[in-house]
Order: sequence, then C-alpha cells, then structure tokens
Amino acid sequence: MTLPHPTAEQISLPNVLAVLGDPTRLAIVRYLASKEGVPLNCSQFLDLGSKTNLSYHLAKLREAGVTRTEVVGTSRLITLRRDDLDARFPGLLDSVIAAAVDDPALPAVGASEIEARA
Amino acid sequence: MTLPHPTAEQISLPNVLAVLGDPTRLAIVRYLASKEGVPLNCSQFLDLGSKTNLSYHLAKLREAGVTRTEVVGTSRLITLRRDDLDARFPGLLDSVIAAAVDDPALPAVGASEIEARA
DNA sequence: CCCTTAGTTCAAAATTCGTTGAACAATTGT
DNA sequence: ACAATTGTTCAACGAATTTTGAACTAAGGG
Repeated sequence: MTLPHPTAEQISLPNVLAVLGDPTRLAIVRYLASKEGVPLNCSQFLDLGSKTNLSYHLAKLREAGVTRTEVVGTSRLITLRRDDLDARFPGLLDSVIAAAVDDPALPAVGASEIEARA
Repeated sequence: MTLPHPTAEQISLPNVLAVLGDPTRLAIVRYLASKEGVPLNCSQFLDLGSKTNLSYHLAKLREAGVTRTEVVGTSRLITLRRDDLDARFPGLLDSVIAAAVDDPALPAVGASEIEARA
C-alpha cells in the first residue's frame, strides 16, 4: 500500500519553496533532517500541532515531493526525499536545513518535554 | 529617499521561502540574477504582470529582504540583496537561482519579444 | 504650466490557506 | 469480538493572498 507521490520530474521548484515557507512544515523538515535515516511516524510531531493539522501539513510535504510516506500497518513512516531533491535542485535542501537548524523562531519538536522540565 | 527594508537579522527564513514560492516572484529573482550588478526598474518586468501587480510582488520581495529598492527620481532601482542573503542563509540563494534558471515552467521576462518574432 | 512617465495606494473581489472538530477507516492487541 | 491506536477525510470558518481598476503622487521634459 503506497500513497500518491509525485515523480522526481514532477517536483516543482516554486511549489517546494512555498511548502517549505511555512514554519510548521519547516520544523517538520528540520526534525526529519536531524533524524535522517530513521523513518518517523506522524505522532512524533504532535508538538507541532493537532493530529488533524499534522495530517494536513504532512500531506502537503508529500504532495510537493519533499517527503516520502510509507504505509506500515497503521502508521506512516516518513522520510525526506533527499535523493530526488538533491538531483533536482542541487544544494537546495542542504542550505535550507542548515539555515533552519539555527532558526530560533521555528517551533521545536522537543518543546513539550522542555516545558515539562521547567 | 529610501523605502523600508528589514535589517539583515530581521530576514526570516520561512518568509523568504514563502516569498520565493510564487512563480512570478521567482521569475523576477531569476531575471535579477541574470542581470546581477545592473539595477533594474519595475517596468523591466511588465512581461510578468500588470503594473499594479508588479508593485505588489516587488514590495513583497523587498519586505522579505530578498531585494533592495533604491529610489532614483521617478523610478525604483531594484537589486538582489545577495550580500545579506548569503550571510544569513549561505548557499540558499545560489541553489534557488540555479534551479530556477532551468525551470521551463517559470514565466520568462523576454516572453513578449519572442512572441513578437513568431 | 501642462503633459508624460514611473510607480504607489486603496478598496473590492476571488482565491487559496491554515486550523478545527466530528466522523470515519484500518490495523493491532486482548 | 471488542477496544485501543494511528491516521485520514470532510465540511466549516476565519485569515491571508493575489489580482484588478480607479485614483493618486512625484519627478522630468517641452
């Protein structure tokens, strides 16, 4: 069972930029990059919004070709489509992630644990 | 006489990405990059939209910190803010421009001349 | 001074976007 | 079979974005 993904050629630059131009989605991508190699499921991101809201944002990322979503049982494993993005737009993902990593204005995924400690 | 520009520190990554994630604005940036060093005035971009519409998009680019606008007499000279963008988000502008250069889906600035020749 | 050129501002209309809750589907565990 | 877990879909709503035309400002040329 696999969800609709664009092919590498169908990935559109303006669309990728627009999709990354949302703080929640950029935070998702930043977190995916920090755990690259480890597929994450949606509930990992609950710090960033409600379940419904994440479903919306993760669909946007998938439809734009930024992430790949694999259905495994009842959960979706999400990874960055780094291979296709690098082939299509060399250097773009790296520079976006590097800039996102030190952006204190972006919402953080570990935020609730930090608050709990305070 | 100078228009309001954000300082380098005020330039926000999500905002820059969102602003670049519009085909018209990306086409503007691509054209600015192709003529880098040469300041362009707004009417150079009339292929991409109406005067009013360009005023809107160029304001967005300026407010996001992507371009710098200098008022000279009755016209505005527009340049890329490459120095600040490179300092803030290293490699980002270059990869975006490189990808935009070979994107046939973007509207082109010379389009009306090409049609006139046909 | 009048006219043109260059561009902005404003309000309105059309569209798209982000967020929510309620209901739903599918898988897994007991 | 039942219940819990994971996540989607749908309709709704407010907010933001894009586009347009009409009116406007400001500088320059004749």
